[in-house]
Amino acid sequence: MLEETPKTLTIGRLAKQAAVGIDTVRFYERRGLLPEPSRTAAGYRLYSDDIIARLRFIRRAKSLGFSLDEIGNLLDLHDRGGQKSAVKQLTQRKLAQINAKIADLSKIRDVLRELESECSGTGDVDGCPIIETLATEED
Amino acid sequence: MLEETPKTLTIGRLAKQAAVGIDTVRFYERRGLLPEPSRTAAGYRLYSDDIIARLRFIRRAKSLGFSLDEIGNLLDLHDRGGQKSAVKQLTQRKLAQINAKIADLSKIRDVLRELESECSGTGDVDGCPIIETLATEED
DNA sequence: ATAAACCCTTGACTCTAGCCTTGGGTCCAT
DNA sequence: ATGGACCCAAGGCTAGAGTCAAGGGTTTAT
Repeated sequence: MLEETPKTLTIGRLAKQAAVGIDTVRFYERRGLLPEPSRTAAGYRLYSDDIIARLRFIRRAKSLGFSLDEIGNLLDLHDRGGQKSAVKQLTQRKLAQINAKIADLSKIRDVLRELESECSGTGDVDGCPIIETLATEED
Repeated sequence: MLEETPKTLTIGRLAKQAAVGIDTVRFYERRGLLPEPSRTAAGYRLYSDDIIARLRFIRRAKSLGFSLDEIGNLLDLHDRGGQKSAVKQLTQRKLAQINAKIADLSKIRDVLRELESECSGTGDVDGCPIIETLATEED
């Protein structure tokens, strides 16, 4: 019962805080990624501060290659987390997905590091195969 | 002078090996992500095996949240790597980007792990804040 | 008390990254 | 020598994720 966040943000302020567009906020609301906010008498949306973090999360998760649908799943885990055992399964699938992404990014990182330290001095390289890092065929 | 890859793949075989569509291959060629292949007398594209890895790289990098333009940059690093100092700068920017992604994914992973082990037994959670993992405002 | 700055909805538009269709030509197996 | 299975180019279509515009109400600073 620590539900006491003051609804004080208009959509414009919210959007600015989260570094997204106003239309994007309304779009996410339609997509179900944001809860329907309360409204003023005139119909203006009013948000509490914690929605800023939610929006930022969406923005960052998108940059990690998650679709809005996938992000919706993650948010559900957050919102209704741990209530069902189906959730546990989803959690595990998401975990596997995330671990795979981390592994792939780590490989790219290693090669870029090598490229940075070794390859940029001499001018002529031939052994910094970025591509080969991700050449395995597993889907 | 170890340039000796036999050009033997038609576009269909290539696409199948790399798990992408035929149209996608032609599309990537137009976008400059794939070199213009040699052709048979009849005009059929002919690829050497190493293009498979290049295509797979593109596919995986995409799933990590890179746009085709960004992937083009990475491929340039690979292809013309280390020739200019501008390349080094690009490498460093990409590295920072990749490290940030890894850090973000690691945070999500940690929370999901907690969610998996702790939160799904009791039924009622309240302390597995996935969102807060990425709540910092740095762009 | 009025203009600037903000908000509303609806619906059309854009961009990215492809996919599909049409109308052909080619290769190979029988 | 003919019917699939494959390839070509050109152009249109689609899904996902927004973005913009029109036409109108509201809030606020001057």
